[in-house]
Amino acid sequence: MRYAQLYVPTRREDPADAEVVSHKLLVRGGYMRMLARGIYSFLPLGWRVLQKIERIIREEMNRAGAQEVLLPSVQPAELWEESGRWSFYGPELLRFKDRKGAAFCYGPTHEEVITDLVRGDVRSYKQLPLNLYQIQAKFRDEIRPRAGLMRGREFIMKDGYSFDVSTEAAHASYEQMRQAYCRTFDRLGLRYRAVEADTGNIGGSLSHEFQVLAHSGEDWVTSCPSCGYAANRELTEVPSSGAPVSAGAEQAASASVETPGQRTVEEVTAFLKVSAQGLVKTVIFCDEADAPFAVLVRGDHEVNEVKVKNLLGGQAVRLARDEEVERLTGAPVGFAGPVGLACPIYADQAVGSILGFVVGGNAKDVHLTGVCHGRDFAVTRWADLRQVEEGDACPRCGATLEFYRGIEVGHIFYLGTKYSKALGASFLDESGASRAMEMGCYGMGVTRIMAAAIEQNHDDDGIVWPVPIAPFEVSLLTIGKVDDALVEAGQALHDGLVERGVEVLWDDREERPAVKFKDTDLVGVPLRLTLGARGLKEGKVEAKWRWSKDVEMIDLASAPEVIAAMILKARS
RNA sequence: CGGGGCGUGGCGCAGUCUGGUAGCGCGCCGGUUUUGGGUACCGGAAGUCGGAGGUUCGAAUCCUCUCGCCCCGACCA
Repeated sequence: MRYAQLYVPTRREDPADAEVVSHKLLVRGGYMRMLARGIYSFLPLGWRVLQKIERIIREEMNRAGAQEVLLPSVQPAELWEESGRWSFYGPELLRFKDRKGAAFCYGPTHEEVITDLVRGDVRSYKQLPLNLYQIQAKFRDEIRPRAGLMRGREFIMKDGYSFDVSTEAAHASYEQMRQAYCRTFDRLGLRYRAVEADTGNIGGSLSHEFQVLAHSGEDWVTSCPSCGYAANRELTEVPSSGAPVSAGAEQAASASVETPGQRTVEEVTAFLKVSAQGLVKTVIFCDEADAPFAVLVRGDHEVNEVKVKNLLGGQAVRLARDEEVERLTGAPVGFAGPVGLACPIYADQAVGSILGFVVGGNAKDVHLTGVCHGRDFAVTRWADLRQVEEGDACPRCGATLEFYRGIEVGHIFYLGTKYSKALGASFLDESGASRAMEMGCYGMGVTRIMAAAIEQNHDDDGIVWPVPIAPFEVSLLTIGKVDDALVEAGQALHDGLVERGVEVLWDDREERPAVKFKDTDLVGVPLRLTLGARGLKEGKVEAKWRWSKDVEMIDLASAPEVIAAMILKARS
């Protein structure tokens, strides 16, 4: 491909509306342009990268036994009413009406459509298992799209769904997909972790996220260097600290102390001259029915809301509002405590191993010291409810966990029969009994992968693409005075590489060398070939990898073979 | 939706407080020059100052309304 013929409008300056590096570089490098917030056009370079990502995904999905389909983006409301999600999904679902006034939505995900498809044609256990996927633009009217492709409203996603006869078979399908995902991200050339994850809104009970490691990631993941345990931070278990100790007769009775204006853990511990480990935080939440309850964690720990939610059977929980706290405790926020509190009290296990601690007094400017659980108040349930912290041990093997920032590029779920039951997707088993299909669903964000790859692979000069997803593998710069000899040599090298299946972008423009160097660095092509008058005289072409400082001089005569071999090696 | 910021040639910005003939850099077009890290010079094209309404002799600038974009919080591939 000749650069002069390619539509690559690069820019010198960062776009004013971009904050994150992938957004800036995708715009500057001529990969994409914004049409509306969270909605982007992909230019030739961007589309090439996306197609490369898609090809790898397709190959791995097909290899794992999944079959590609294409489902409609526009979906009738009735189907969503059947699953119960028409009212549940909220304003994120883009809804509209056709000319007859019938309600439709633009698909944010396709559980309904795929289940509807399968229920119509699959009747027998002999037709299962079935694993179908598609790659397509989704639309989610996000509250706050941001960071370019990292959270767009329209985005390209690979979504897949499996249908099985039993839980065991569904788990096998799930495992197959988990492995296919690992192979996919390996091939994409990304550093990532597959981590245990919360199942969120989609439901189900088994789930992994695939997190590309990058400093700019929004998620925290933990990973054990010793046994391989890895989880989203919000799901990372804290090792059990044993049964709660109980207060003996020697324990001094609790006492009330004046703590005027001291609300936070820092203020109270400093005021009373106790350590944060000697204080217990009482955090008031409300459940789905707006009924309040208290969560107790040690002063130096943080409550993990996901763990609290899961303790209550997965129902939505929220922090109580100030007036709700005041109504329950009879005191302003900052003085809540478990003693005499008329609501369920859930305590983190770490609270069980301390006695004689400080808590709020449920009265303005009052705290209690020397408080003991069991004696001074009853704990409704003990559980692991706190957030893991750096330095915490692996829940499986006890080694110290590592913490990383991650970008979620894939998420797989075991769904069970949630959708098959709601939509009546059933089959007849060997005994002739009708049973609901066991489902799994598997998402992968194609456009987000492109952004995440850049977040992970860039420098001050631009993008540094992993070879498997680079828009071109080689950029050939012919520099110096444009004359017949140079053009001829450039053409020969270009053609020789193309014949050998190498993707070459030949910068044949009449530009100064510096301009070409800047552009190829910005665009991020992995291997740069520089052919100038000097080299031409000596019969050499210079080769340099984008991520390296070293240059190599290659004989022009053998250059096509040598360079094709270099690229072949770099592809895997 | 709440809080903060911003809309001025294609891009990045100044001008707005204190109303008075629309400016700079980059890019673009023509020419000369230069040719290993965005070269230099000359000449040129290009803007209803986001939109609507108002105040005024006069509005990019003041007032009202409105649309769009970015950042911070509740979401997720």
